Amino acid sequence: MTRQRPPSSIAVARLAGVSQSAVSRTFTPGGIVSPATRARVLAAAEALGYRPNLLSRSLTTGRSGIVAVAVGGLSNPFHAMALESFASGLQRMGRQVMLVVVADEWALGSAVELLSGYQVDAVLSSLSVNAADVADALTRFAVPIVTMNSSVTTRFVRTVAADDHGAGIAVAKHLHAQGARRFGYIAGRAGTLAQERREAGFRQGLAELGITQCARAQGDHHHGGGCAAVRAMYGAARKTGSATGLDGLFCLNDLTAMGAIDTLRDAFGLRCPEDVLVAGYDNVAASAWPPYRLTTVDVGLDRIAEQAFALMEAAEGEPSEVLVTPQLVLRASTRR
Amino acid sequence: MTRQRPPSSIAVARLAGVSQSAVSRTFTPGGIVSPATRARVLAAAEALGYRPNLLSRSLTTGRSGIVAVAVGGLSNPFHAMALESFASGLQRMGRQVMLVVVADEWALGSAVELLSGYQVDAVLSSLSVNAADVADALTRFAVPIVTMNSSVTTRFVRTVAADDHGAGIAVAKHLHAQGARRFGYIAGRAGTLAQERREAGFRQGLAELGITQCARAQGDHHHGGGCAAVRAMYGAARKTGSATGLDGLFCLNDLTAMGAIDTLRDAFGLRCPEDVLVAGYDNVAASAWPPYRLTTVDVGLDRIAEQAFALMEAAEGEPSEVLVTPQLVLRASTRR
DNA sequence: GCGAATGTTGCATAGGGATGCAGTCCAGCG
DNA sequence: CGCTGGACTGCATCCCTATGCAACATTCGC
Repeated sequence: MTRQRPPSSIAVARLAGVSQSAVSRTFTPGGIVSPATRARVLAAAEALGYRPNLLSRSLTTGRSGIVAVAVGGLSNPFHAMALESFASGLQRMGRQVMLVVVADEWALGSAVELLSGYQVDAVLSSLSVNAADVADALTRFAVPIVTMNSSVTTRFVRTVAADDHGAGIAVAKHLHAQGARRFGYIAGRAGTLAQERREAGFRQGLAELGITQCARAQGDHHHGGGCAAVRAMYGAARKTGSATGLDGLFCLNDLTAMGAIDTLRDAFGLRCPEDVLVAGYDNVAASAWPPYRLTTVDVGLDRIAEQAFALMEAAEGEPSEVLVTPQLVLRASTRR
Repeated sequence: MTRQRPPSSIAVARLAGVSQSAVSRTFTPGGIVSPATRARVLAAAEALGYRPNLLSRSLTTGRSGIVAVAVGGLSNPFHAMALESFASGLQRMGRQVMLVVVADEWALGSAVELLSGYQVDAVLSSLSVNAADVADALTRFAVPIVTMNSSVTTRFVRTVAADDHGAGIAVAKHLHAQGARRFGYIAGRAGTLAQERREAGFRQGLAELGITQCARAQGDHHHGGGCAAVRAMYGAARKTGSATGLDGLFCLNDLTAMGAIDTLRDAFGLRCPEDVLVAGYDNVAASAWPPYRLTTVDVGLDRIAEQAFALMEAAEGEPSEVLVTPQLVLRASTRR
């Protein structure tokens, strides 16, 4: 029941009346063959529909040309964008992309275990690695793993991080400059480091402005989480009769911010930016749409991808961490 | 400079004091080994960090376990969702996913050429194949290719199609039932068959209601295209002084519909659904958000994925086309 | 015209693993 | 106790391509 095997270099050689090595050489970049032989081989290959078996090739060369990309759920357009950046960049470099959808950094471990069986040359992950034992486990596979925003790195586990902390500070100052005075942060799942850094930066920025109060609620990285968080934050305030609610909201990401804006309007009659300033993070396509015009932070995925490519090809000695500076994108959601 | 090679089955065999075949059999599902030998092999493998080289394995078995997925740009969340459905399903089946981002069906041809070198077991494509010569070219690679909504199929080019035509009819009748009387369709790029079928269905549905007029403008499959199309449609009407504009709009997809709704409101002061009923297609996550609450069509990606998996494993004799019935999702954008 | 340098070619083998076949060992049975 | 069958095991090959090396042909230089 084994599928019909495609023609091999031997078949081509036989048809062209040359040796198998001649066939191999005509298809190996830099291989030395006379023009006459090359022509005969190519003709025979064409006739048989021959294509070199790349798996076999990588068996001898030791490099598969395959790079694995691990992402954490494509329903979040940010991950989709990250994947697209990685994939199109790698394709341009002539490498193949093996995709793995992964739940968390532990799942990343077992995914890499499997992938290492496919001899992938490197792994790019939009998830971060923050547990030391995970990093250790990953290091054993001896394949370069480039992650985003990891707090732990090793010889093989490298990371390209956006300056989330700095971006958080910038957002705080911007919201304050636009007139916000009572602040809140909508967080993501505990343990997702990038957004924890955003919060820390945000709070530090506020502190530098002499503000120590900052409300907090937890979302889920999606639109619905923003809705629920706003309900929790503002619903409580309403019950206690506190008239003036929060007027400056920073959300761990754009989806959350859009949920927040929608719920502020529909459930509390609060308009953005008139009543509350809202900022997000990621610069997802929808954040520019009219109902939101969301001020947000753009991490520059193409630059990140570039750095990731450099890191995955870096030698073991070189530094395994790169920091990129994200860009504040100002829109109407924070404009008074 | 060739990377340090990982341990081979021979190294494990040496350490365990058994033959290479014993190692192979230990790691081959269904391989016959005594418990004692298996234990010694596993211990040795563990000690060396051995993992079978899956590329080599596929060399002998003739099956790589790799399925290629070709998608056309992940900035459209629909493609991202399709990819996620395919990828997670394949992962569950224990197959690896090789990802290719492709511009159009011709690019699909060269992509498959490359992929066939990697001995992929099948190709799943969210693009459709409508040119006969492309289908022929693809057929030559003798690898099953499952596409979405193709008009041409061959032994190897199969397709799972949603009943776009039927969905178009249903949308027409629904809009009419909700009170719309003057209709318009916002189209996508010419040559993208699925949306052309939606339009045809929509027009047929209108015809069955005795309506032959249907305005038309062209979008670009994204939010901006919906904006531009509405500007074209309503701006022209405004100039000619025609008071009553279109009041029932069907858009090739959700992104377009959301752009349309935004521009109707912001540029023309028309509210949805009070002044214009708008329906989209795809049931993207954002279509459920409060500013839109968009009536749309859900093609049921998980069902499509399932059918695609069946098709990719189908024998040559079996039918190479499957039709799934999409579902109308009613929301406030068409509710009077 | 002859030796040498140059350019090609094929042979043989490696790379990691799967598997048909023949042989080994032991338990169970008569 | 001898024999048969079953359970394993190892040997030898094969899968397909890349490549070092030796053999060969050709042309160049003197």
